Amino acid sequence: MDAFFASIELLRYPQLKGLPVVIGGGRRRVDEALQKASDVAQGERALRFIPLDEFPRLKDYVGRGVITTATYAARQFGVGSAMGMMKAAKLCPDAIVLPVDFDEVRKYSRAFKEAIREVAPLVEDRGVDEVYVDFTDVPGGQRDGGRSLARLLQRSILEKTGLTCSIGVAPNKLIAKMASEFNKPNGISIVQEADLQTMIWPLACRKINGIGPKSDAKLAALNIQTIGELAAQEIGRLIDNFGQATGAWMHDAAWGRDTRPVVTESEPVSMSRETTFERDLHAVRDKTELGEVFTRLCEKVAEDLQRKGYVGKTIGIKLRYDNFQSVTRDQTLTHYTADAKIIRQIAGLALKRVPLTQKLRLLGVRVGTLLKAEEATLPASAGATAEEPVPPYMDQLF
DNA sequence: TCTGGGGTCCTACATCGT
DNA sequence: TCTGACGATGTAGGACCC
Repeated sequence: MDAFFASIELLRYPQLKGLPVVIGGGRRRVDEALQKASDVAQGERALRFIPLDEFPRLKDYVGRGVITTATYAARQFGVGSAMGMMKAAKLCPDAIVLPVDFDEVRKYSRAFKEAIREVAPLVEDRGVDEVYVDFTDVPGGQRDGGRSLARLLQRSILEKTGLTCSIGVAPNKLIAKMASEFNKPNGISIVQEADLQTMIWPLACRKINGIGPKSDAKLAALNIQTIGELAAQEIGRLIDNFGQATGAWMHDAAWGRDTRPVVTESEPVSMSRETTFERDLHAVRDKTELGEVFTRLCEKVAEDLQRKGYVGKTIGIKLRYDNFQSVTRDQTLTHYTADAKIIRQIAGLALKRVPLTQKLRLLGVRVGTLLKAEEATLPASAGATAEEPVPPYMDQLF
């Protein structure tokens, strides 16, 4: 074996260890509940000022939202990430609800990744709390099956952030990710090629990164429950049921085959903003409110693009009806833009192509086909406003 | 009282030019 | 001139991930 990869998962908020705490829900809603108890501060920073028992309990939480994360003490009750607040409240009514402070999370995330890069520079970003690391050329990376380097990383992360993490070391990213789940929250797991049958095959197919609830249900219907059972399938049967690419990929995954490299740099493909309303809105009866939200979303996307130095030319909208059905509409321009007014204008046209008789619970705006701003030639009308005459390329749309 | 927000990637299908 | 194959591109939807 010549390469080692590690998947590292951060344990958030270890200072809450032992207490049933969930983090999530609507930021505003938690803050509102918090304001009733104290007007000192908002967000996670409030932890420093406000006693924990003054935060709302799950049973007192009213409204929409899902849980971002939960402490292990809360997970004992069956509460977990992505669970609706209402359902969680039934399982653990006395859990403390804290708001998410994304700025704080990003700060820790950066520190966590910097701590790793100082030791092992080839790092692939997989979100705020996960990375893949290529151990191959790190001095001592192969020692003790990778365990020495993993320990070093854990120590360094703890020193720089006060956070613990779990690490999986394996010959590729696929297995490393699974391995990192073995020994949570602060463990190290080494899985080698020879361990496939004993450590990986007994696991449920769902443990494969890329097999979600839909594929899992479909596999179950084919009487395939474990990764070992998946590996035993004729590849043709998987291709028949899941299509060429997915079928072949599943077969490879079950056999622990994964040749994807650790990718240290990537460009964003799209940027979007979306929001779920406090209550479902009707296109006609709530026209004003909807229009304001829509414009704000466009402005935010434009801000994001400008701040990060990108322009895009595919403008899209997404909406979710009260029955949770979603629809999207896209429109591609001939020129790139990052202008809020133009985005609003094109997104408005896209919105007109969608039936609006049913109530809406979510509205989103997306800009795709991105390009670095300095690489794009902007049209003369780049600064045009919605009130101004239609830009020249608009006549291509209708 | 279900089900966030920000992304990526894949698939299917329509359209268009060659 | 008509027809079909094929690739490129755009669009819509859906699965999945953190």
